[in-house]
Amino acid sequence: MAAALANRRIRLVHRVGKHIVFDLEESAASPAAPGTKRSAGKRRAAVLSGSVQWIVHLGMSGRLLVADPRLPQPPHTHAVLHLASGRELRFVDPRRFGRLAIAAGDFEGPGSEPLTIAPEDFIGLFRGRELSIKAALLNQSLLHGVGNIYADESLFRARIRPAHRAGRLTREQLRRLHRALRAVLQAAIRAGGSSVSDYVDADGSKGFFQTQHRVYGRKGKPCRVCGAPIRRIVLAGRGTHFCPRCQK
DNA sequence: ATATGGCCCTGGTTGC
DNA sequence: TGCAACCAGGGCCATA
Repeated sequence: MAAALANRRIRLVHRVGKHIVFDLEESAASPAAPGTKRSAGKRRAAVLSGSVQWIVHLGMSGRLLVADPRLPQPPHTHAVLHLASGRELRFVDPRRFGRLAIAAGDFEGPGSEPLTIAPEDFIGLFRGRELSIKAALLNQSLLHGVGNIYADESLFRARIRPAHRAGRLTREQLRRLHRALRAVLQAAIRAGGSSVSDYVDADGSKGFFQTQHRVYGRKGKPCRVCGAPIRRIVLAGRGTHFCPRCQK
Protein backbone atom coordinates (compact mmCIF):
# COMPACT_ATOMS: atom_id res chain seq x y z
CA MET A 1 0.00 0.00 0.00
CA ALA A 2 2.82 2.37 0.84
CA ALA A 3 4.34 1.76 -2.60
CA ALA A 4 1.03 2.45 -4.31
CA LEU A 5 0.58 5.75 -2.45
CA ALA A 6 4.09 7.16 -2.65
CA ASN A 7 4.54 10.34 -4.66
CA ARG A 8 0.93 10.51 -5.81
CA ARG A 9 -0.99 13.74 -5.83
CA ILE A 10 -4.42 13.67 -4.21
CA ARG A 11 -6.73 14.91 -6.95
CA LEU A 12 -10.09 14.51 -5.22
CA VAL A 13 -11.56 13.15 -2.02
CA HIS A 14 -15.10 11.89 -2.22
CA ARG A 15 -17.45 9.32 -0.74
CA VAL A 16 -18.93 6.04 -1.91
CA GLY A 17 -21.35 4.67 0.64
CA LYS A 18 -19.44 4.60 3.91
CA HIS A 19 -16.09 4.60 2.14
CA ILE A 20 -13.90 7.68 1.81
CA VAL A 21 -12.25 7.57 -1.61
CA PHE A 22 -9.03 9.39 -2.48
CA ASP A 23 -8.54 9.71 -6.24
CA LEU A 24 -4.82 9.84 -6.87
CA GLU A 25 -3.09 11.17 -9.94
CA GLU A 26 -0.72 8.92 -11.78
CA SER A 27 2.72 9.35 -10.41
CA ALA A 28 4.74 11.75 -12.52
CA ALA A 29 7.21 9.06 -13.57
CA SER A 30 9.06 9.76 -10.41
CA PRO A 31 12.46 8.10 -10.52
CA ALA A 32 13.01 5.33 -8.07
CA ALA A 33 14.31 6.69 -4.84
CA PRO A 34 17.99 6.05 -4.25
CA GLY A 35 18.45 2.69 -2.68
CA THR A 36 15.18 1.27 -4.00
CA LYS A 37 15.60 -2.34 -5.00
CA ARG A 38 15.20 -2.73 -8.73
CA SER A 39 13.97 -6.29 -8.44
CA ALA A 40 10.77 -5.18 -6.76
CA GLY A 41 10.04 -2.67 -9.47
CA LYS A 42 8.56 -5.03 -11.99
CA ARG A 43 5.95 -6.48 -9.68
CA ARG A 44 4.88 -3.08 -8.52
CA ALA A 45 4.55 -1.69 -12.01
CA ALA A 46 1.04 -3.08 -12.38
CA VAL A 47 -0.06 -1.32 -9.20
CA LEU A 48 1.76 1.90 -9.91
CA SER A 49 0.53 2.42 -13.44
CA GLY A 50 -2.92 3.74 -14.23
CA SER A 51 -5.23 5.50 -11.81
CA VAL A 52 -5.18 4.49 -8.20
CA GLN A 53 -7.56 5.12 -5.35
CA TRP A 54 -6.98 4.94 -1.63
CA ILE A 55 -10.08 3.59 0.10
CA VAL A 56 -10.70 4.35 3.77
CA HIS A 57 -13.51 2.99 5.93
CA LEU A 58 -13.66 4.49 9.40
CA GLY A 59 -15.59 1.59 10.91
CA MET A 60 -16.78 2.55 14.37
CA SER A 61 -13.95 4.52 15.87
CA GLY A 62 -11.73 5.45 12.93
CA ARG A 63 -10.49 8.99 12.41
CA LEU A 64 -8.64 10.66 9.56
CA LEU A 65 -6.74 13.63 10.91
CA VAL A 66 -4.48 16.20 9.27
CA ALA A 67 -1.92 17.25 11.82
CA ASP A 68 1.38 18.99 12.36
CA PRO A 69 4.00 16.23 12.50
CA ARG A 70 5.54 17.87 15.56
CA LEU A 71 2.40 17.00 17.51
CA PRO A 72 2.61 13.61 19.21
CA GLN A 73 0.75 10.83 17.45
CA PRO A 74 -2.29 9.70 19.40
CA PRO A 75 -2.51 6.07 20.53
CA HIS A 76 -3.77 3.61 17.89
CA THR A 77 -2.30 5.54 14.98
CA HIS A 78 -2.10 2.81 12.34
CA ALA A 79 -1.10 4.72 9.21
CA VAL A 80 0.65 8.02 8.51
CA LEU A 81 0.86 9.70 5.10
CA HIS A 82 3.46 12.44 4.76
CA LEU A 83 1.95 15.25 2.71
CA ALA A 84 3.84 17.64 0.46
CA SER A 85 2.61 20.49 2.66
CA GLY A 86 4.72 19.10 5.47
CA ARG A 87 1.71 18.01 7.44
CA GLU A 88 0.65 14.43 8.15
CA LEU A 89 -2.53 12.59 7.30
CA ARG A 90 -3.09 10.16 10.15
CA PHE A 91 -5.42 7.19 10.36
CA VAL A 92 -6.29 6.53 13.99
CA ASP A 93 -8.63 3.71 15.00
CA PRO A 94 -8.75 2.33 18.56
CA ARG A 95 -11.25 -0.46 17.87
CA ARG A 96 -9.70 -1.45 14.55
CA PHE A 97 -13.00 -1.91 12.76
CA GLY A 98 -11.80 0.44 10.06
CA ARG A 99 -10.21 -0.66 6.80
CA LEU A 100 -7.68 0.67 4.31
CA ALA A 101 -7.36 -0.55 0.74
CA ILE A 102 -6.05 0.28 -2.72
CA ALA A 103 -8.42 0.24 -5.70
CA ALA A 104 -7.63 0.55 -9.39
CA GLY A 105 -9.66 3.68 -9.95
CA ASP A 106 -12.99 1.92 -10.33
CA PHE A 107 -14.17 1.56 -6.77
CA GLU A 108 -17.90 1.44 -6.30
CA GLY A 109 -19.96 0.01 -3.51
CA PRO A 110 -22.32 -2.88 -4.23
CA GLY A 111 -25.49 -1.05 -3.17
CA SER A 112 -27.43 1.96 -4.42
CA GLU A 113 -26.83 5.49 -3.23
CA PRO A 114 -29.74 6.61 -1.02
CA LEU A 115 -29.40 10.28 -1.96
CA THR A 116 -29.80 9.71 -5.69
CA ILE A 117 -31.76 6.48 -6.17
CA ALA A 118 -35.09 6.93 -7.99
CA PRO A 119 -38.24 6.34 -5.91
CA GLU A 120 -39.32 3.34 -8.00
CA ASP A 121 -35.91 1.74 -7.65
CA PHE A 122 -35.96 2.38 -3.91
CA ILE A 123 -39.31 0.60 -3.61
CA GLY A 124 -38.03 -2.28 -5.73
CA LEU A 125 -35.09 -2.94 -3.41
CA PHE A 126 -37.38 -4.40 -0.76
CA ARG A 127 -39.83 -6.38 -2.89
CA GLY A 128 -40.27 -9.94 -1.70
CA ARG A 129 -37.83 -9.61 1.18
CA GLU A 130 -38.67 -11.28 4.46
CA LEU A 131 -36.09 -9.61 6.64
CA SER A 132 -36.96 -6.62 8.83
CA ILE A 133 -36.89 -3.19 7.21
CA LYS A 134 -34.25 -2.23 9.77
CA ALA A 135 -31.97 -5.07 8.68
CA ALA A 136 -32.65 -4.21 5.04
CA LEU A 137 -31.63 -0.56 5.57
CA LEU A 138 -28.37 -1.71 7.17
CA ASN A 139 -27.59 -4.12 4.31
CA GLN A 140 -24.89 -2.33 2.33
CA SER A 141 -25.48 -4.42 -0.78
CA LEU A 142 -28.99 -2.98 -1.11
CA LEU A 143 -28.36 0.62 -0.05
CA HIS A 144 -24.93 1.78 0.96
CA GLY A 145 -24.06 4.43 3.48
CA VAL A 146 -26.91 3.90 5.96
CA GLY A 147 -25.74 2.94 9.44
CA ASN A 148 -27.51 2.19 12.67
CA ILE A 149 -28.27 5.76 13.70
CA TYR A 150 -29.72 6.88 10.38
CA ALA A 151 -31.72 3.67 9.96
CA ASP A 152 -33.48 4.31 13.28
CA GLU A 153 -33.94 8.03 12.66
CA SER A 154 -35.38 7.61 9.18
CA LEU A 155 -37.79 4.85 10.29
CA PHE A 156 -39.06 7.12 13.05
CA ARG A 157 -39.62 10.00 10.67
CA ALA A 158 -41.42 7.63 8.25
CA ARG A 159 -43.50 6.26 11.19
CA ILE A 160 -42.56 2.64 10.41
CA ARG A 161 -41.79 -0.09 12.95
CA PRO A 162 -38.19 -1.29 12.54
CA ALA A 163 -39.27 -4.95 12.90
CA HIS A 164 -41.78 -4.70 10.03
CA ARG A 165 -40.92 -7.12 7.22
CA ALA A 166 -39.38 -5.14 4.38
CA GLY A 167 -41.35 -6.88 1.63
CA ARG A 168 -44.70 -6.28 3.31
CA LEU A 169 -44.49 -2.50 3.51
CA THR A 170 -46.89 -0.59 1.29
CA ARG A 171 -45.69 1.55 -1.57
CA GLU A 172 -46.80 4.60 0.37
CA GLN A 173 -44.76 3.56 3.42
CA LEU A 174 -41.70 2.99 1.26
CA ARG A 175 -42.16 6.35 -0.45
CA ARG A 176 -42.29 7.95 3.00
CA LEU A 177 -39.19 6.04 4.08
CA HIS A 178 -37.30 7.14 0.98
CA ARG A 179 -38.12 10.79 1.64
CA ALA A 180 -37.33 10.48 5.35
CA LEU A 181 -34.00 8.77 4.69
CA ARG A 182 -32.93 11.46 2.25
CA ALA A 183 -33.96 14.22 4.65
CA VAL A 184 -32.15 12.61 7.59
CA LEU A 185 -28.93 12.06 5.65
CA GLN A 186 -28.93 15.57 4.21
CA ALA A 187 -29.58 17.12 7.63
CA ALA A 188 -26.88 14.97 9.21
CA ILE A 189 -24.35 15.92 6.55
CA ARG A 190 -25.18 19.60 7.03
CA ALA A 191 -24.67 19.19 10.78
CA GLY A 192 -21.27 17.56 10.25
CA GLY A 193 -22.38 14.06 11.27
CA SER A 194 -23.32 12.44 14.58
CA SER A 195 -20.54 12.41 17.17
CA VAL A 196 -22.14 9.92 19.52
CA SER A 197 -18.81 8.55 20.67
CA ASP A 198 -15.83 8.85 18.37
CA TYR A 199 -16.62 10.55 15.09
CA VAL A 200 -14.69 13.70 14.16
CA ASP A 201 -13.80 15.26 10.81
CA ALA A 202 -10.30 15.80 9.44
CA ASP A 203 -9.79 18.86 11.63
CA GLY A 204 -10.85 16.96 14.73
CA SER A 205 -14.19 18.79 14.88
CA LYS A 206 -17.21 16.90 16.11
CA GLY A 207 -20.52 16.77 14.29
CA PHE A 208 -23.67 17.87 16.05
CA PHE A 209 -26.52 15.98 14.43
CA GLN A 210 -26.80 13.92 17.63
CA THR A 211 -28.66 16.85 19.18
CA GLN A 212 -31.37 16.28 16.58
CA HIS A 213 -31.75 12.54 17.17
CA ARG A 214 -35.37 11.73 17.90
CA VAL A 215 -35.00 8.07 18.90
CA TYR A 216 -31.37 6.92 18.72
CA GLY A 217 -29.88 6.80 22.21
CA ARG A 218 -33.15 7.97 23.80
CA LYS A 219 -34.35 4.72 25.39
CA GLY A 220 -36.98 5.45 28.05
CA LYS A 221 -37.12 9.13 27.23
CA PRO A 222 -40.37 10.67 26.00
CA CYS A 223 -41.05 10.67 22.27
CA ARG A 224 -40.60 14.19 20.96
CA VAL A 225 -43.88 13.85 19.05
CA CYS A 226 -46.28 11.98 21.36
CA GLY A 227 -44.51 11.67 24.71
CA ALA A 228 -44.56 7.86 24.86
CA PRO A 229 -41.31 6.33 26.19
CA ILE A 230 -38.87 5.40 23.44
CA ARG A 231 -38.24 1.65 23.33
CA ARG A 232 -35.02 -0.17 22.56
CA ILE A 233 -34.86 -3.67 21.13
CA VAL A 234 -32.15 -5.64 19.32
CA LEU A 235 -32.68 -6.24 15.61
CA ALA A 236 -30.12 -7.59 13.19
CA GLY A 237 -27.75 -7.63 16.14
CA ARG A 238 -27.99 -3.87 16.56
CA GLY A 239 -29.58 -1.64 19.13
CA THR A 240 -32.83 -0.41 17.63
CA HIS A 241 -34.82 2.54 18.92
CA PHE A 242 -38.43 3.43 18.11
CA CYS A 243 -41.59 5.03 19.42
CA PRO A 244 -44.21 2.32 20.06
CA ARG A 245 -47.03 4.81 19.52
CA CYS A 246 -45.86 6.78 16.45
CA GLN A 247 -44.39 3.88 14.48
CA LYS A 248 -46.79 1.29 13.05
C1' DA B 1 -30.26 -16.78 -3.06
C1' DT B 2 -31.54 -15.19 1.33
C1' DA B 3 -31.23 -14.58 6.15
C1' DT B 4 -29.11 -14.97 10.77
C1' DG B 5 -25.76 -14.82 14.36
C1' DG B 6 -20.91 -14.97 16.12
C1' DC B 7 -16.85 -12.62 16.02
C1' DC B 8 -13.43 -8.95 16.01
C1' DC B 9 -11.67 -4.78 19.29
C1' DT B 10 -11.14 -1.15 22.88
C1' DG B 11 -12.91 2.54 25.78
C1' DG B 12 -16.60 3.99 28.41
C1' DT B 13 -20.22 2.72 31.55
C1' DT B 14 -22.35 -0.04 34.94
C1' DG B 15 -22.59 -2.94 38.99
C1' DC B 16 -20.88 -4.82 42.99
C1' DT C 1 -13.09 3.85 45.65
C1' DG C 2 -11.60 0.07 42.74
C1' DC C 3 -12.11 -3.49 39.94
C1' DA C 4 -14.39 -6.64 36.71
C1' DA C 5 -18.06 -7.48 33.75
C1' DC C 6 -20.65 -5.65 30.25
C1' DC C 7 -21.91 -3.01 26.13
C1' DA C 8 -21.49 -0.47 21.72
C1' DG C 9 -21.31 -1.50 16.54
C1' DG C 10 -19.74 -2.34 10.65
C1' DG C 11 -18.66 -5.88 8.06
C1' DC C 12 -16.97 -10.48 7.26
C1' DC C 13 -17.69 -15.21 7.64
C1' DA C 14 -19.88 -19.62 8.63
C1' DT C 15 -24.11 -21.70 8.90
C1' DA C 16 -29.01 -22.77 8.05
